[in-house]
Amino acid sequence: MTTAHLDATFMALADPTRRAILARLAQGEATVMELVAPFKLSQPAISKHLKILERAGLITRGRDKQKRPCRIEPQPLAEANQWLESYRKLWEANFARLDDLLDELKQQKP
Amino acid sequence: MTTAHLDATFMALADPTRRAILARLAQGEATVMELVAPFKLSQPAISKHLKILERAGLITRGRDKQKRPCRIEPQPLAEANQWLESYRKLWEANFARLDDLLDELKQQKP
DNA sequence: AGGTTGTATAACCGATGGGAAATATACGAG
DNA sequence: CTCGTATATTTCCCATCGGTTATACAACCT
Repeated sequence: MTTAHLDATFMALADPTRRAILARLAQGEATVMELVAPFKLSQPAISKHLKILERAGLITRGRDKQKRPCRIEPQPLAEANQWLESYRKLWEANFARLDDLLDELKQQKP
Repeated sequence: MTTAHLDATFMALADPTRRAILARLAQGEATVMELVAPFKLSQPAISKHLKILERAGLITRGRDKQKRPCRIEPQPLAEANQWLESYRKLWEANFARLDDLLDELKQQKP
């Protein structure tokens, strides 16, 4: 995964409206108007969010008559998840080492 | 984890410089100047990034004489990870169901 | 063809991000 | 006290975000 790709993915996730859209899409495809409904936002506002999600590859859009149904694309999420996971493990390993060190120090001077 | 907290965390992760800083800090504490060194950026630029990371709770800073060593705080990362993970699982479950459906359809009409 | 619904685009606005440069502050060394 | 180092803060710039309203485009239905 390129750095730019991670940029776009995390940036797309950094907005509550977009995370809510993703949560909604987790239950299945939805049209733009169906996504507009639950929010107090205008349709263009939602379309903008969808474009950002699309740019990050988090969703793709089909064509059904004049509707453009959105669906989730799980791969970029998996990649972001992988990045987070690997660093989390690394950090936790570091903290474990730190804990070990502290334990050692405590034992040396009780 | 509050929505605002997730906002700040993902926003902080959406910049390659900040991710690089986190990667550097994964190897242990570092001062501001040590973090400035590997980049072509000015010191104030790095200080800004550190402030954003601090705001998201991803790092904390100590005090050692006139230095302000930065260290990683793993908890918010774990929380972001948890959010991603849960949605990823949900989406993958959805895709699995879709796959099952497709398999079923294939078997019906071979 | 004309009207309606679904979606996208444009133009605009205020807030914020990411950067540079300059300056201020805080601390330690001599 | 002064100098140098480490860091923070201020000021300024430009680009982008997130929202609005108004408008255009596209596809369906009479």
